[in-house]
Order: sequence, then C-alpha cells, then structure tokens
Amino acid sequence: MRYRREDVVARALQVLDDYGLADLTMRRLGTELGVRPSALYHHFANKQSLLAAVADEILLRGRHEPSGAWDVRVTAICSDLRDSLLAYRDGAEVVATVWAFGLGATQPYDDLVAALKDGGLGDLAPVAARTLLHFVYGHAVDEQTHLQAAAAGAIEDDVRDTDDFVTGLGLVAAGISMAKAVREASADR
Amino acid sequence: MRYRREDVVARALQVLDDYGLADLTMRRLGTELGVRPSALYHHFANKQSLLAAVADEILLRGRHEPSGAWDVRVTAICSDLRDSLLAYRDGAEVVATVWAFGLGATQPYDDLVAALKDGGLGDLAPVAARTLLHFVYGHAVDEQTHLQAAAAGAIEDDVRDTDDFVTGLGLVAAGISMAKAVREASADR
DNA sequence: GTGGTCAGGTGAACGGTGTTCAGGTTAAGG
DNA sequence: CCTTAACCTGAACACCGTTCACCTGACCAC
Repeated sequence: MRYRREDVVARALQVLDDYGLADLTMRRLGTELGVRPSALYHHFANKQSLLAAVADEILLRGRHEPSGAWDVRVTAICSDLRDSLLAYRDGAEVVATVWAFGLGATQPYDDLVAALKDGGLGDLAPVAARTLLHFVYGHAVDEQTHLQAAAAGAIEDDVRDTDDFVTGLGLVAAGISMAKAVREASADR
Repeated sequence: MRYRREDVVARALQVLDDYGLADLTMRRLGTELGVRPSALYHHFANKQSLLAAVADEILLRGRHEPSGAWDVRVTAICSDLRDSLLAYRDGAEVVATVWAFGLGATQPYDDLVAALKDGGLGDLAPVAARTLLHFVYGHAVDEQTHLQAAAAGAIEDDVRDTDDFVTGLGLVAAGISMAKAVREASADR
C-alpha cells in the first residue's frame, strides 16, 4: 500500500484523537500505517509540518462560512472555532501551537480580521482579533486539559466550561464594542 | 559541592535565560552543576516539578504587592505579570504551561480574583480573572516567540508589542467594567 | 513491449531525551 | 566516634526526531 500526503494527515488525525498528542509520534504513526518512520519524511519535511497540516485539517473539517452582521459573525467564528478545537483530542493545543509558531492555522485570524474590519474597527481589528484568539485558544486548552484530567478519575464539571466560555467571550466582545463606540465618537469631532 | 533544592532552581533559571527552554534539559542542568542527571531526581520527582518551581521563582522575583483601587490594581497585576514573564527567556511559555497543568503559578490568578471581588464582580471574578490571564499569557508567549524569531535575523517590531498589549488589555478591562455595570443595574430592581 | 523516471519505502544508524535503581559517599548529630 | 540520612554515581532502559544510501514498483514516452 502506498500513501499520499492527505492519507498520512487523515491517519495522523485519527491517531491524535485515539491516543493524544503525546502518543502522536513518527514511529507510532508509521506503525499505524504499516510503514517505517523514515517513509513519512517523503511527505513532510519534519514533524512540525505534519502538525501544521493536521491543524489546518482540523479547522477545515469544522469550518462554517461566516455570515451575518459583524458582531454576531465575530461570536460565531469564535464559537465554531472552539467546537473545532474540542472535536479532536488535544486539538486545541495542536492548533494553538501551530498558530503561535506561524506555521499555519491562519483561517480563524483572517476571518476575524475581516469581520472586525466590516464592523468599522479599522486599525484595531488585528489587535482585537488576536485578543479574541488568545481567549479562545487559552480557554479551549484549559478545557481540554481539565477534561483529560477528569477522564483520569477526578471531578465532572463539563457544563461549567461552556457557560464560562460564553461569559468570557461576552466580556471580550463587550470591550470591543466599547472600543468601537469610542473610536466613532472621536471621529465625530 | 552539594546542592539544595533552591540552588538547583536558581541554576535552572540561569540555564533557561541563557540557552532557552529547549536546552533546559536534565543532562544540561546536571552538567552545569557538575553533577549527574540522576542526582536531580533527589530534589524533584520529575522535570515538570522542576519547571513548576522555576515558574514560581520567576513570579516571585517579579512580584509587586498589589495596591490601589480595584481597576488600576487589575491592570497593574497584568502589566507586572507581563514584565515578569518577559524578564527571562521563554519565561512566558514556562509559566503558562505550569499554570495550565495546574502544577503551580497560582499567585497571579489569586491576586486577580481578590482584586475583582473587591471590585464587586462577585461570581464573575473567577471567569474574568481567567479571561485576563488567557490574554496576558497568550500575548506574552506570542511576543517572546516573535522576539526570538527576530533575534534569528528578521524584522524589528519591539515597540508595536507594548502598544498592542496595552490596547488588548484595555479591551478586556473595558468588557469587565461593562459587565460590572450591567451586574449592578440588574441588582437595583 | 521496453526502458527510464521518480515518488514512495527500507534498514540502519546517530545523537539526543526523561527516568530508574542499586550502590557508593559525605556531611551532620547524638 | 559512629550512625543516619541526604546527596550523588554509573549504568542502563525505552523512547524520541531525523538522516542517508539504497531498493522497488507503477507509470509514461517511445
């Protein structure tokens, strides 16, 4: 059996979901495909590139085309992003890391900047977009960490997380709305 | 020469600052102390515990006792935290990871919750504190990543980061103020 | 049909990692 | 002085990402 790049990514995603990021190793992935680890380097320059492709695939699979008014679009992008991250084990850490290193996962940022620019945020759009992303990634990583700790025999607080996400997102969104109002007021003079 | 726990932490912090997190390995730290790697396991159960102690030391060294009105206290805690994280190479990643895994670095969270409770945020204090931390950690990690990438021969955008931090923090703080106002208005009926 | 090309895979190695453990050594206290 | 406990050694274990010379088999042009 010979594989193409996309086959490897699909299998990597499955290994990630089944065994977690720590066990997503080149050797493990190779074994899973019935192939020596070195064969994977015909498809990816290194493991980071592989993870970048995995991150992009996670985002692609959960993607909804943003639509509607700018403010509902912003919260929709963030909520959908959270759903995408939580859809696979350790998905949040993978995507957040890839994004932080500038290796990929740029779609949510681009969508947010576009929505915020439509909302008239102007120069503030990039800062606001990054602030939103920091919250979503941070919250999702936390959530997935606690979720995995809970799976190893601790407490059960699944519902609290969703409420916390909505509340926190509302906080940041309110700040952005206020900044927009201030910005427009200062443009009126 | 025989060492105590705190000697090892101090040396680890120095290795971290000089060579970065990737080179802060048990072997490297052992060599730096003139000791076999296995000797370190008499002071720490594992590397994670070592890193937790390092994170707490980073926070301790940069700590200012919070004071003043609740809202200026909140922004002061966040700004001081950012300064602490940036004071050592890869400091942001170390502290953020330790905090995310629940192994330590709880001081900033405790300080923030106390300040927000004083501000009358009530039940919202923990959520707001975590939202603030997600922003500070996310921004600091980004900043340190780009800073290190710039040191390897890229652009110079040192000033932009500080402005972005202040702007982003202002966004989140504005959202919190608004939530407080809403909360108090609904308590008036 | 035949020959060449090349993406995909092999096998073995290299230099690293965190961690364990039985046993040695050294400083401090009764 | 002698014991006790803290500290450390040396060697190993089981992994990790990555490289490189070489092999293999499908496909395409002639």
